[in-house]
Amino acid sequence: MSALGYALLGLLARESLTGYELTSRIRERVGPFWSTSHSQVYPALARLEAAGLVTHQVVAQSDRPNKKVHAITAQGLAALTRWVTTPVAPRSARDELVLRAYCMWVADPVETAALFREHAWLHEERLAAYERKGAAMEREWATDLDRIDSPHFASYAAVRRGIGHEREYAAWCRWVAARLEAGAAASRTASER
Amino acid sequence: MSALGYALLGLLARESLTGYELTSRIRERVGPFWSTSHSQVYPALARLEAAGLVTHQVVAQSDRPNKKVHAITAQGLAALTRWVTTPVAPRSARDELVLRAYCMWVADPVETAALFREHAWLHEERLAAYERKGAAMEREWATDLDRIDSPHFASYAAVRRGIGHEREYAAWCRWVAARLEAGAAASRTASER
DNA sequence: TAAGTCATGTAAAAAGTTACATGATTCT
DNA sequence: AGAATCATGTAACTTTTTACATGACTTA
Repeated sequence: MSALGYALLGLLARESLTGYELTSRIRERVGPFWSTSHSQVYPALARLEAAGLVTHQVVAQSDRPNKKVHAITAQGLAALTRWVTTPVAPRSARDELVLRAYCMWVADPVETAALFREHAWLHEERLAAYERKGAAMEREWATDLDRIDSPHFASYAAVRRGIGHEREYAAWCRWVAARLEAGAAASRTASER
Repeated sequence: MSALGYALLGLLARESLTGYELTSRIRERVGPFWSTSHSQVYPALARLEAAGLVTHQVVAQSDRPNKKVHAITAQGLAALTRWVTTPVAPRSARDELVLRAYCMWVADPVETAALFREHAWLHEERLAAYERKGAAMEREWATDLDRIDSPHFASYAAVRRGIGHEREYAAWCRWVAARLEAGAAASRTASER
């Protein structure tokens, strides 16, 4: 069973959903830590169903196409529970921007600084979104956030990770950009003299 | 051209290397931000060579198997330079631990806390290693670290990212573990009463 | 003597992305 | 009239991982 399978089970443990909804939930809820496309979700759901971890019910709709609502089974919940405490294979993230940073000495500093400023801005935006989400959770789910068996606590933990990650990432982008800008300014002054 | 191709060009822009060395360099230098295996490196090198971005020379060795030392070409350096300032497609990281956090409400809190303590420790170790590396760079390459056209500056930037990432990640793991431990203790007290 | 390093490859399987395919409703 | 949302799938392609394959030298 792939990680995607467990991601789907994790979402279905909270509520029954269609393939379409699962695809958008992954983008919205765990977006920066997992991603997928619907073309991967539909076959994965079929595999989960074949393994008896998920069932589905067709819900007829008059105005929209019929939908298949998927629900987790007792077996599926048991598999998910086992998986959570299973050792995590430490696969490294693939971050193309860090890769570019490692190679930036060959490129134009002004253009490179612009790239990093752009990403600083992007991650500041994401940080603000996470902070709003976190604040809303603290307001709405105050009592639940201490209950470790509540999905609200788990959601809040993921958001906290998002906040920390985006804050650190944006700061790093700003640091790189500032260094490049200072260096570019220094070499301009030197050539003018 | 894939990101892996540029990662290899980025390493070859600094020094000529064999496929074996490239594989280990990726692990050592950009480990947590990119990873690959030798089985991906050798075909990738062949493709780079077919595209004229890399050349190689066979170096005979008496005590060890002969090696193919790969060097970047002028064309390869030009391609790398263009790539650095190219917009980065914002692919999301795939972090199984965050996924587990999102699902932890279904699992045993004591076991889950142990998992997060283990990862806190792992990232603290990595943080310490990055901090040592960063300090060594500041000592040895002091003057170069301001030169934006120096590979030392680029290496230092990657290490700074590593430090920030590991520090934040370890703190998050500790936060999750502490919450789970507090929650588990509270529910134990409640059941004893 | 067993494990680790140096050294280069191929093959198969799994995971992920992008494109193809269809079709109704709703909003701008 | 065009774009977005809801809704489900398949096909082709790329990327990544894991396993197969070999072999000498060095260190514990």
